[in-house]
Amino acid sequence: MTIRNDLEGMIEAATTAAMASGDLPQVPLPEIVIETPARPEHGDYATNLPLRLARAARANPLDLAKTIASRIPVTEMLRAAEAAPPGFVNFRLSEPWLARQVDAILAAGADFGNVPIGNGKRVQVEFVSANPTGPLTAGNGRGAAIGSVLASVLEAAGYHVEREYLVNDAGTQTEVFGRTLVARYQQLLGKSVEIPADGYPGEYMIDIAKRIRAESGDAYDYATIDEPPPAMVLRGVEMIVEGIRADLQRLGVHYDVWFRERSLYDSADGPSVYDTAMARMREQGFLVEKEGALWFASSELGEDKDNVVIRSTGRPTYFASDIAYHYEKFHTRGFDRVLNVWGADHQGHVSRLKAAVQALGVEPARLEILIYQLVSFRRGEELVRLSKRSGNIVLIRDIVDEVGEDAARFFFLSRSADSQMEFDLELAKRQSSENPVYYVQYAHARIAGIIANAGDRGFSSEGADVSLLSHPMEQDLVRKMLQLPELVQLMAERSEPHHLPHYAQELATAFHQFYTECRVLDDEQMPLSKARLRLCEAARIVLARALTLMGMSTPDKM
RNA sequence: GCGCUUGUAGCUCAGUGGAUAGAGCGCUACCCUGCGGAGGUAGAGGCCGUGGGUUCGAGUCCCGCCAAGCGCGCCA
Repeated sequence: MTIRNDLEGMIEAATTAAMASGDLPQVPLPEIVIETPARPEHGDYATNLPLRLARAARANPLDLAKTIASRIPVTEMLRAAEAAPPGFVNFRLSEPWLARQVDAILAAGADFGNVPIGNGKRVQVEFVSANPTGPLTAGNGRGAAIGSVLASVLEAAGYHVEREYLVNDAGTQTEVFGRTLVARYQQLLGKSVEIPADGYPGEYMIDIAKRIRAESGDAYDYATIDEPPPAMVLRGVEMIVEGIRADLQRLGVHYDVWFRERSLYDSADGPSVYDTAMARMREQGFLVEKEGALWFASSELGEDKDNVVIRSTGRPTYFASDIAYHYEKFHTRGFDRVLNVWGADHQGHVSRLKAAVQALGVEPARLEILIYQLVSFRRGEELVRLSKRSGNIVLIRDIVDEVGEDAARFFFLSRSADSQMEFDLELAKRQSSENPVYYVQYAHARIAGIIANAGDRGFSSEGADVSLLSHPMEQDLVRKMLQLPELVQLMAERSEPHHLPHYAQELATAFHQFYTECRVLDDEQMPLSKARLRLCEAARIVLARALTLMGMSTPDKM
């Protein structure tokens, strides 16, 4: 239960009671919005409910505010509720209560920040899912950071989360990959075979060919570009996937499931998922034949056009795979909620997939597709092109090498998914020692240092009386710490992980300010030292939680 | 041409329809005879792209325009 939720309940109770007693006109209750005022004199929280009620109630908003405020009880938590012009009710938290929350945070420990809004519902977060035709580019890093943190946030919000990577090992790109692989392989054998015009020119393909040659001897010497041996192609894909997995691991990203697109077509144990999904679409009358191809009649569901699912060649499109894949997610595995994190280049695919899911009998709201805008990279003035086909690509491992995994994650995370971001590699490298990530981690190291120092000097928080924590800096630090659960809720509800880095910075600032103003270890003031030491312990827990949610390390020394 | 997203300080970006628009970097001036100075304090710097509209109230919502990124039936 967050403070906001408590206040919301109190406001609603006060308002409805006032209406019942005739102190307020009986009008429909608008949504109760609780904001955090920008100015301290406006309290810790505020609601604009009186302003929202004024029109319907045909009353002066300030009068409404006074009526509501007078019915808000003072509690252990709440020191005062005050009406303020033009029609706010401002809430002030009780200082003793704030101080006591230090013990509450310590009791919660690593669970502090959790909110029980997910009710154990099963949500799948699918992210990155880049084609296994080459190493991950720097641009994939944004999806990796957003997806993995969103997954952590949803877990903290009480969902049962599964992280998934879709390995596209069945489509056209895989075929092109296979032909390129055979070409490189034959080149190793001294044959003058050109890689296909639409193939993958990167040097890594030569390495893959070499490794296959090394582990398979001459088994594939017969291979031709026209008919790449399936086992060889699969092995090549496997090697690429291993590389992708390693790159993601270096970024601190882990998955529960690596799902093979190919498995959708597996009919060894009865009808394939693909066949089942297509049959379902057909039964519902959403598949129509025209121009020699099979189309999903998405225009019947409000889309501006139909989409091909089976080409005139008889091969299914990627869209068909995706339909089958989402049938599998919802019907076979039964996720309550599915969250796909996609780059903006897939934007055009969003609404037709939602339509397809609807055609499969799934409420479209259960599928959320989070689009993040693409990242452009430059080195100083020079723009860097990002394409697996271009020679001049930046890989995610290059980024990690240059700025470190923590800084890379923090940087990718701190922009909202909607905003295009520009990543200047030179700048990132040059400023790395002054990157906000170090500011935040330094705060954690500083706390750890104090706590270690306390142990060495015989200080202990044992038997601390946290009610001594009445200094404004102490109180502000606690206030900031208490925002984490609310932030987790907000991020889970809106799928906006980018608030976390900003929060972490604010929390670090609150600690640094406290540290500057308040000496923790003081032989002359033992009781206060104990209380402040305990405050440090709580601050460490909250800062560590914020860092951990972001997938960053929590250094004790730097 | 159509669709999605974006335009806020010199730069990179936050900002739940509310009260005097914020942070980091950069710039200027300060603060260590005390626990980690990778820190703290203060300051300069804004017609929130632009023109209308809705509203008691708009950086935030709606419409037009300008600009940028991405996409636009059998690539993924």
